[in-house]
Amino acid sequence: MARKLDHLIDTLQQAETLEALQARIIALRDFFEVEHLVYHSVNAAGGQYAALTYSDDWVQRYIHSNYDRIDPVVQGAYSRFGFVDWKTLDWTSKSVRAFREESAAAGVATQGLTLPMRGPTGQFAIFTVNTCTSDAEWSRFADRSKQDILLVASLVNEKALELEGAIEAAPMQSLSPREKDSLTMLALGLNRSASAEKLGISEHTLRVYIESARFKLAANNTTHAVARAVALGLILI
Amino acid sequence: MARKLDHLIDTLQQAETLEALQARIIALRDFFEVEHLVYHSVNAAGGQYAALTYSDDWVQRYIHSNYDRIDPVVQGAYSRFGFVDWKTLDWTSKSVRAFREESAAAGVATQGLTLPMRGPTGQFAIFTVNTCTSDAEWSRFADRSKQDILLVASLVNEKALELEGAIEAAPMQSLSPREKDSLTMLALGLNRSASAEKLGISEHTLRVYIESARFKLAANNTTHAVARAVALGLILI
DNA sequence: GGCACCCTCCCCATTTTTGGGGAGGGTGTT
DNA sequence: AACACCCTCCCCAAAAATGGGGAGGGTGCC
Repeated sequence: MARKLDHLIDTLQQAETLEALQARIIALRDFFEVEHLVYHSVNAAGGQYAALTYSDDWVQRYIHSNYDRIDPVVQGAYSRFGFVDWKTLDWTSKSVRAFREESAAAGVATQGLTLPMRGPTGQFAIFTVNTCTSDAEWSRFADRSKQDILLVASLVNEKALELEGAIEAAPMQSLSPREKDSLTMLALGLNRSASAEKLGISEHTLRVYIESARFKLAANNTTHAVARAVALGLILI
Repeated sequence: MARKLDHLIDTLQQAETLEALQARIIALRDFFEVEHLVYHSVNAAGGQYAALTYSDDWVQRYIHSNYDRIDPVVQGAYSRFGFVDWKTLDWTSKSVRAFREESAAAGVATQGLTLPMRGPTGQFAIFTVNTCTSDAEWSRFADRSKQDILLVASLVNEKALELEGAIEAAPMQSLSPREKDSLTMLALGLNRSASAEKLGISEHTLRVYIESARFKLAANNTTHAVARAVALGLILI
């Protein structure tokens, strides 16, 4: 068993194309003996990549209908640390129930475990294991497999980012300390005069920082700049 | 060997206090047979927690001098995916060389492997293994131990966040769809009139959404509301 | 020593945002 | 059916942000 996984990991690390990665995902699904395996990554620029075993039809409908906006798995994984068991998510609202029914009809099973992963500049990915066993069996499976899933998910993420060239492409517009300070004050809800006072500089000076930060972040206005800085993890609030 | 690690992981998961976590870090350092092990976490509120084996003196000096601003390990880990070998970092600049000399004097070894980990709302943590072996030996160690380090780092991070209460602290106000839409448009850099046009509603109506979102988020102004919504993961940009 | 980048300060007119009010119809839950 | 919440529209005056300009001193890197 452990041998088999090691071998799969080896072949995973040797993948040279995104297509090959897709094939590895299928092999891994078979190894874990589950219904579906999903890797889905969104980078800072909004580009997406997925390697998964759902039907093409469902994927198309999902994208087309912007289901990521209501999918509790995505919402939950996005706002949590570590593994998310689908059981712990809120499936009660009407639109979510409709979504779940539609996904079930498309072959998505009921038991799921999703691991969120994050990179610099807002890169975000999830790795999901999906199956249809009983609660008791699922619980045993989850306990037993979390370590393996963590390992596999990390390797898939690393490989996908490598193949996407995302690792090299980390120019990371860096803001100067004062620019960060200024955006942070604004992000905390202070207006310009209060921010300037708190930083001990004139409001005019503050504006220079905001302007240069706005320029670096290619933002249209202050709110845009703050939103980007927060999303990119450049400032913490 | 594997047995020993499993046992350490068990005791790690049973830790009930941050002090106990510190003790586990020391035990793990001994297990890995390295000089130092460092876990350092910064949460969204700017609060910090560390469990590490560096000398108190060095930690104090590090904090007091804001060395995180020049430490290439922190900077490198912050802007990369996955493991960072200290060899691959840039140690050439003047201030960095001075920093490295000072750290070496404080007992920090030369070989290092650092794993960045990220959570929602900008939470960021690093887990570092530090030792002083030869390049060849270090390379073997790194290859052999990466999987274990990944596992341990994830568990330490999870435990630290649990003990800090960061996981519970997800009160997560819910915004109505239109409120989210409105904030999203603003976060994307559109002004009110453009946002309203894009959403197909009047600017007045848009304002109502922004106001109610602002109220729900306890935000002082629009920028604050957008920053909070992004940081809380309520809107994706 | 020169270059790049950061920090700090200032002005003006125009555009945008904000605060706080009111009002009607729709939908989902209990 | 009642209640809560959501969606939509509108007015006005005051406050804040924006666009784009210029200028000097400091620090670190090649």
